[in-house]
Amino acid sequence: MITIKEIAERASVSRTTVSRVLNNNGYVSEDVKKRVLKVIKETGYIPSENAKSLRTKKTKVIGVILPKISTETSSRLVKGLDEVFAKEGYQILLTNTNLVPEKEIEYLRLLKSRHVDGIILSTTIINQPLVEEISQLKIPFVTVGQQISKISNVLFDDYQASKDLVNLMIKKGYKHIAFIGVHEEDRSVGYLRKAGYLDAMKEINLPIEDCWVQQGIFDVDSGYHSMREIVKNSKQKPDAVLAVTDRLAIGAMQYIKEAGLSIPDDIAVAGMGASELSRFVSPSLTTIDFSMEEVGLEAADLLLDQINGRNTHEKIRKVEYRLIERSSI
Amino acid sequence: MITIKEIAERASVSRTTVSRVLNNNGYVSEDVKKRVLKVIKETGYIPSENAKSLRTKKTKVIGVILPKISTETSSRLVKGLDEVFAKEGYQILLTNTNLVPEKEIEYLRLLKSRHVDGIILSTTIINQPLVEEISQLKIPFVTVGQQISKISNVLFDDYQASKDLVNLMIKKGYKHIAFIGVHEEDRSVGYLRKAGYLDAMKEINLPIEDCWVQQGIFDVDSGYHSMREIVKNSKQKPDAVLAVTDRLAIGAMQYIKEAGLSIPDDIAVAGMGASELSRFVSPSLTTIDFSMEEVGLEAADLLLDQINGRNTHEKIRKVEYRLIERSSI
DNA sequence: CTGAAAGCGCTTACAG
DNA sequence: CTGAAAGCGCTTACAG
Repeated sequence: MITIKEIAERASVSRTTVSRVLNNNGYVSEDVKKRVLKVIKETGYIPSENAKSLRTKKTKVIGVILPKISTETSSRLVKGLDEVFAKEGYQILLTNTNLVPEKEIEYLRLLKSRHVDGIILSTTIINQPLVEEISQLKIPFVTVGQQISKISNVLFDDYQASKDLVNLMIKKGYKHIAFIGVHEEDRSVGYLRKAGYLDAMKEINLPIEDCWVQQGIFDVDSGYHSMREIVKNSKQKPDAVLAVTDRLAIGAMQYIKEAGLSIPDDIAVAGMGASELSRFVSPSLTTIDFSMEEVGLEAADLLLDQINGRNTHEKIRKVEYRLIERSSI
Repeated sequence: MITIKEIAERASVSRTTVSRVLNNNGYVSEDVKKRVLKVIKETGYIPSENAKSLRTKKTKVIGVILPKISTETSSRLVKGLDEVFAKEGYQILLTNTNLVPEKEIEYLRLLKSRHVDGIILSTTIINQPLVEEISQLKIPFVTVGQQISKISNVLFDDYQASKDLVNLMIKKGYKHIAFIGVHEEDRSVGYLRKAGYLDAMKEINLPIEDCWVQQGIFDVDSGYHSMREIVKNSKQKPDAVLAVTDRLAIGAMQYIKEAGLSIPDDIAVAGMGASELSRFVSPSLTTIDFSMEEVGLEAADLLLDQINGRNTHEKIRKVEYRLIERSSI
C-alpha cells in the first residue's frame, strides 16, 4: 500500500508538508502544493483513516446498536441517522443484538474499543447492568425509544398516543374496547401504552373484562392468537380492539375476518406504528405514525451536539406523533 | 484513556507481555498471566482496535454499500450479512448511496481509506467508471444482485423467474398478459425480467400490444399509473399483468380495484420480491420469493473465502428463488 | 518465559 | 513557508 512517506519522497518534500496539503491547513506555497497534489493524483493515494484516527482521536464513525436489524422500525431509524451523519462525514457502524440483552453490553465495549465518536442505542428492555455500563462509558451517547435517566433520549409519548387512540374509539361510540399489548418489561411499548389504554378507559368509567387485555409478542401470529382469546373467552364481546403494534393489529384483523365478523362494523381495530402494511391491508388500518425517521434525525442531532461539545444539557427530546385515521375504525 | 502501557506498569511487566496475554499467544507464565488479567479487570481496560489494526492490517470491519437504506430488500440483505459476519467477529460499516451513482465510487474510496477487510456492493446500475474503480481496488469484494464480470457475484436468475411467472399465467389460461417493468439500465430487474416476459410470450406466439408493456419506477404509485395506461390505451384488454416488483403490482391492483374490475377474474396480477405486503394485501399476491437474506448469507460466505484466501476462483453463486402462488392469479 | 526496540501511517508542536 | 522528531497504542521479530 502506498503511504504518505512515498508521496513525500516522490514530491521531494517532507511528510509534514504532504500532511498539510492533505488537510489543507498550515502554510504551504502554491508551487509545492501543486507538486504534491499531482503526485497524489498520479498514484491514487488514499490516506489511512486508521493511522489518522490514532493520532487525532477522532474516527468519524458512529456506532449504532439495534435490537433487530431487519424491521421497519430499525431501517427507518437508520435512514434518519444516516441522513444527518453522512452529511457531516460520519459513517455508521452497525451492530445487532437480536434481542439478546448481554449483546448490548458486549457491543458497547466493542464500539468503545473501536473508538467510535458516538453511540446510538435502540433497545427494548433497560436493565441495571446496561445502565451502569453506559454511565461509565464516557462516549457521546443517545438512546432512542426508551427513557434512561441522566442520559440523552429521543422519545415518543407512548402513553398519550395510546390514550388518543382509545379516546378516538370512545368518541366514535365504541364502549367495549379490548387491548393487545406486549410484555411490560418493554417500558415504552409494553408498559406505557397499556397504561394509556387503562387510564383512558378508567377516566370515563368504561369497564374492562380481564380477558380483554392480552399480552402478545411482536408478530402477526401473536395478534391472531390474542384476538382469538379475546373473542372466545369474553362474556361481553368487545366492539373494538387496540393493539400496540400494527403487526399485532393485523393478526387480530385476520382472526376477526376468519371468524366471519366484519371490520369495523362488528369489531373496530387500531394499531400503532404506521407500518407500510397498515396502508395496504384491508380495511386500511387506523394507527399512530411515530416517524422513526425523525427520531433518527433528532438523535443524530443530539449526538452531534454532544460530540461538538455544545448544548450538552439537553437530555430529552420528544418527537411528535400523528394519528392516522383510516377505515378500520 | 487507559492504554497498554499503563497496564504494563501496574502489573510490573512489559507491554510485550501484556500484549501476549491479551492475544493469548506466545509463552507467558501462569503467574504473570494472572497478575496481568487482574489489572485488566480492575481497570476495565479495553485495547484499541485502531492501534491494533494499524499494526496488523486487519480491521475486522466489512464495508457495505447500499443503494437505499430503508427498503425491505436492503434490510433483509443486511440481516443475512450480519448473521455470518457477526459470528466471525466482523462488524458492518454501512454506507448508503441513495441511488446517486457517483456516491458509489466515493464510498468505495472511503471504505478503502478505512481499511475495511472486505466490501459488499449492492447496486442497481453498473457503469464503466464503477467497474474500473472496483478492479483497481485490491480489497476482497462481492457484488450482489447485479452481474459484473470478473468479480464475485451473488445473483438470482431474474430472467427465468420472470418467465416462470408468465408460464404460470399461461398454464392458467391467461393469454393477454401485460407487463410493468423498470428502466433497462437496471440489468437484473429492468432488462432481464423484461426479457423473460418477452421470451415466454414469444415461445407460444402470444401477441403483445405495445401499450401492454409499461415502464415505471420503484414505487406503488408508478404501478398504479402504469396499469391505468395499460387499461386505457389497449384495444384488447389484458387479462393478466406481471409487475417486476411487488410494489408495482400492488399499485396495479389499486387501479384495477378502483376501475371496478375484479382480481383475478378480470385481471390477474403477479409481482416479484415476496415483500411482506404481498402476503397481506387483498387478494394476496402471487410473487417470487428471492430470499435476499440468503443472498446476504452467500455473499458473506464468498467474501470470507476471499479474505481467508481460499476458494478464490469461484465467481458466481446463484441463489434459488421460489414461486409463491396466491389468490391474485 | 520475558523485554527492548522498531514500526504500522499518520499529525502536530516546535524550530528555523 | 518547510522539515525533523516525537508520539498515538498497539504487535512482532529478535535477543537473551
